[in-house]
Amino acid sequence: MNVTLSQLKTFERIVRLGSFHAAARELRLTQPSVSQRIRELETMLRTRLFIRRGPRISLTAEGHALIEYADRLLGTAGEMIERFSTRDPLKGMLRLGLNESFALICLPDLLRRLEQRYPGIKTSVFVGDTGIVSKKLDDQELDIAVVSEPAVGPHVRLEPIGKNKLGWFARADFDVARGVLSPSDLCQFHLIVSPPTAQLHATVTQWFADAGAVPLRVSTCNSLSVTILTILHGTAIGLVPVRVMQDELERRRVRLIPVSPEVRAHRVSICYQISEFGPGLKVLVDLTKELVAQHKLFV
DNA sequence: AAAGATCGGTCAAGCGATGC
DNA sequence: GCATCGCTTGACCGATCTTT
Repeated sequence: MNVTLSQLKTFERIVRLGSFHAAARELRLTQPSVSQRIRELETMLRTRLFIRRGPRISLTAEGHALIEYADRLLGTAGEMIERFSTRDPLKGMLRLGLNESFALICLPDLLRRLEQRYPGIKTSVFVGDTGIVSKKLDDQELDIAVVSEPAVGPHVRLEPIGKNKLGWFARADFDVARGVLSPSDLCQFHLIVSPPTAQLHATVTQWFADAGAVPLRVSTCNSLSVTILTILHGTAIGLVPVRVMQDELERRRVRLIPVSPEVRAHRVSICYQISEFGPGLKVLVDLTKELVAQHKLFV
């Protein structure tokens, strides 16, 4: 036997209303049924939940402890029911998948605005590259995602929101007298790029291949923040989204290396499960677009 | 008198065995 | 693999008992 939600609901009603009879009336049961549910709960938990003094009852210490668990579990159950009855992810745990550019620039603002509009909303944020976020979308492990050029099934809708411009960056003391660099020129330096699961990796590999160039030393890093740190330390030259480096450029801590040909920009889309699209998700899609425009994240 | 506990009965869901 | 049958178990009820 397991503890059931109906037992916890009964327990919670007795605590709130103060008697077995009142709980029975509200739950549309008979008093013996209520007594039986509590007896089963006490048997399973191997404890007494109420002190019975004739017609008066009071909670034991264990009963006080259980009411907190009961409230949490019943709250979660209620949330789950609302989430699935309304098909609205904003009524439960919202599962967000984001590329790092969006996460670094817009996420705090997005969470703040969601909190204002939906107080108490819970979010699970996954930050990752195209390959990983695409798979999670495909496996229905995410409700909505902002991702570059995803490969997803027909159950996921894509709404293009702009292009993520990419640039090669080096520490500020990099010798600018070199002028515009070709892929072959860049091959001489230690380079740092995203790992193979990322769209950026495929793009940079193609960029070198088109020029018939083979880089001598390429490191990969799945974290954009750490890649930026590596560039700031002068350890390597990195290919990262230009918008993400804007602050460092303005503070003259990094230098954008002019290259020819330019690295192809990535098309970024908002993606979501079609089955879950409704008013709630539409608000989120609009809000995401608004933030992207406001922060001039993509061109 | 009021409220919780116990008893014995009914009903429906679950589960294993069996047949197709 | 699926449908059917019969047994078991759990959920519930009304009547009644016990306690304060």
